[in-house]
Amino acid sequence: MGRALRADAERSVRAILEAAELVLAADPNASMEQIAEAAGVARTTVHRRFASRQALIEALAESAVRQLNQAIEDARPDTTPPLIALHRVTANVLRIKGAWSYALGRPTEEGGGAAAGWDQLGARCVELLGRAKAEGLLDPAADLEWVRRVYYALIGEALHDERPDPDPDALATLVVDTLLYGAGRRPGTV
Amino acid sequence: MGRALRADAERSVRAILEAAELVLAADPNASMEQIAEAAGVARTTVHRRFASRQALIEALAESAVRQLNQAIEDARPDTTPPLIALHRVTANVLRIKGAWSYALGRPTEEGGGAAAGWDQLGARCVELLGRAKAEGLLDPAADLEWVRRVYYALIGEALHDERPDPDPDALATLVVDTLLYGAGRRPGTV
DNA sequence: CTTAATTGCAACAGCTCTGACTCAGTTAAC
DNA sequence: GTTAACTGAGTCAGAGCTGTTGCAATTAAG
Repeated sequence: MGRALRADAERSVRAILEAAELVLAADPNASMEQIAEAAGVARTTVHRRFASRQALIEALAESAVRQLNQAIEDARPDTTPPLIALHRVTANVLRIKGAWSYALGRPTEEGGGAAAGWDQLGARCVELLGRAKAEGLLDPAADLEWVRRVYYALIGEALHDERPDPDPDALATLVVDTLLYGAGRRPGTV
Repeated sequence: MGRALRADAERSVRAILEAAELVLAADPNASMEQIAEAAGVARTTVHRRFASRQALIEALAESAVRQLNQAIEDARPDTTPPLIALHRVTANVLRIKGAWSYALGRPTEEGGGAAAGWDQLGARCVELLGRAKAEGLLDPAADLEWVRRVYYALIGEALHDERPDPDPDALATLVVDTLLYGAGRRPGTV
């Protein structure tokens, strides 16, 4: 890293990242020009801050993954009963992932900082699931890696939900509920 | 449609479609040149058979959706108990979707023939799920649209599975099992 | 065998994007 | 208030992709 950016430059960077998310989510092949325009910035400025298109996208991914990890940390999943933790984490993740769906929906580059963030995230997730299994919340025979991927997929699906009632907590409940019990007839039902 | 193609021309079309799936799955921005090369054909031939890049992609999607519908029809889901039908359909769909993951993983154009295929497919799926619900396999309170999307998502996840044992039937069982019961402790368990 | 379709090759025009550079004007920082 | 960073605008060269055309050679179809 070079020295710290001046305040206005930092504002530009943030604006560009947010604009990139917005524009690229609508069209993954959008040009730097379109991104610059959406950011309210000249195209040259984008190139000044990000060496290349790829660099911009990687920075975008890294920023988003950092926020995602932060959102999970905020839920303090390690000091809470698994079921509660699952709900909280899910709600937080839904919030972040809704805002950065493009950045978080891309396969990340091998060596980048984003990849490390994903690894950390995956580890935390599996740890939480492991605790859930240990406390009898999950089937003792469950394959945690599979459960984790199903969990991710459910979150992704929940984001595409288009109900009139976009209550994040309700969505989180739906996700966790589906993850735990599926769509089959519930134990308590006649 | 114009008149029927000559035999060699038809072979070309098929080769191009298969090559397009292969190449575009690896890189959605691959050029027509790369597709032509993979198909063992000159670039001009590709343009002769498909007016534009977009036309090629739409044709690809339509072809894949047609195959997918065929695969479902082969499972005769309407004349079989829902649970069996679910397994069979899942296994068939996994087979097709594995071979055409790019073509089937794209948002389809509004008016195209692929869109109609998707609608038909969705309708069949909901019908099958409805029968499953009626026979007590699903929670009576289940939102079939949500279940359908979860089902799609699970199939997509199962395709990314990288176990040493890629037995399609086992994968289908995993999908259906997860859809019905989730990852939580099973009713029969202590 | 005769005909018409099909193909490969080569070349061309047109377009869009990228990334770099300069320079004058603006703005934060100290 | 002085300085250094930052920005917008304009320009430029280079590259890649698309879609088209003409022509000669090959190949399926009747």
